[in-house]
Amino acid sequence: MAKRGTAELDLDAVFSALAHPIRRAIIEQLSGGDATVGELAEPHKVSAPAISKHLRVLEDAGLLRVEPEGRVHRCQLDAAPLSAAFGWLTRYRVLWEDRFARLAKHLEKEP
Amino acid sequence: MAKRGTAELDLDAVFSALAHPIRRAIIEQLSGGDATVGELAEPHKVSAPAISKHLRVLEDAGLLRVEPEGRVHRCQLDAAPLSAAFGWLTRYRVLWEDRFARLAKHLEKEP
DNA sequence: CCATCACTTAACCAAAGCGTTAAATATTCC
DNA sequence: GGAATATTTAACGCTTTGGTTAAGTGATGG
Repeated sequence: MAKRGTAELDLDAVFSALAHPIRRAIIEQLSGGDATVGELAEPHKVSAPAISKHLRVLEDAGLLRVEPEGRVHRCQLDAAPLSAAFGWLTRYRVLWEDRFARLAKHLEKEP
Repeated sequence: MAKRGTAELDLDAVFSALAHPIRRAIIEQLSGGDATVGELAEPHKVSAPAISKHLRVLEDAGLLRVEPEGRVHRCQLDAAPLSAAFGWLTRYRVLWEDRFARLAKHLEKEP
């Protein structure tokens, strides 16, 4: 069985990885297929080391795998950790979607 | 229409609000109904000001509304901003769920 | 009135986040 | 070998985050 606490840490890492627009853009780009670090850097007007750090954050969150291929590093998205974030949000989906949620909230106040 | 860029900022704020376990726990607790600041603080072993700051982060992300009621402050979850995060993740859902995604990735490499 | 309760604000600190430039590393090409 | 390319690491600076304690504010109750 999964060790207790691991999921928590995953969520911390995944949600904070998603909290930066450049990293979301990188995920977006990689969802269209693998890319090199240079290709991932090109759309953004920050330095190469900055991109390198963003990639490291994504890697640490388990969202990215990097494999050197000659002098290029090929990056592959691993979307699996996103499912943890998605799963967490799903628990509360009813709160913004379901009209019954609003009814429940209403009833709370008038028991 | 919505101003360009607003959604981006929302996502930044929402995802980083979700990146801390105490804030996720607060959302979880509030999903069961409104609570006072004290009630929200009780399960956690940090100081009151620390909780106050977490609440501010949630408020800034639009996830929380606070209304003074006598000497207590009643907190109400507003889950709506979560839908933005959910929506973003949904775009990539196929990447971890659908077996066709793996097929597509495979085909990419052998055109 | 005054003490207590519920919170927030202020001031501070250590650590992390995000960017930079300069230097190091590794690979390819001539 | 040596220049050029692709990328990372190192070192720095600035801002934000997440926590603390101490002080401030405002409502409640004796």
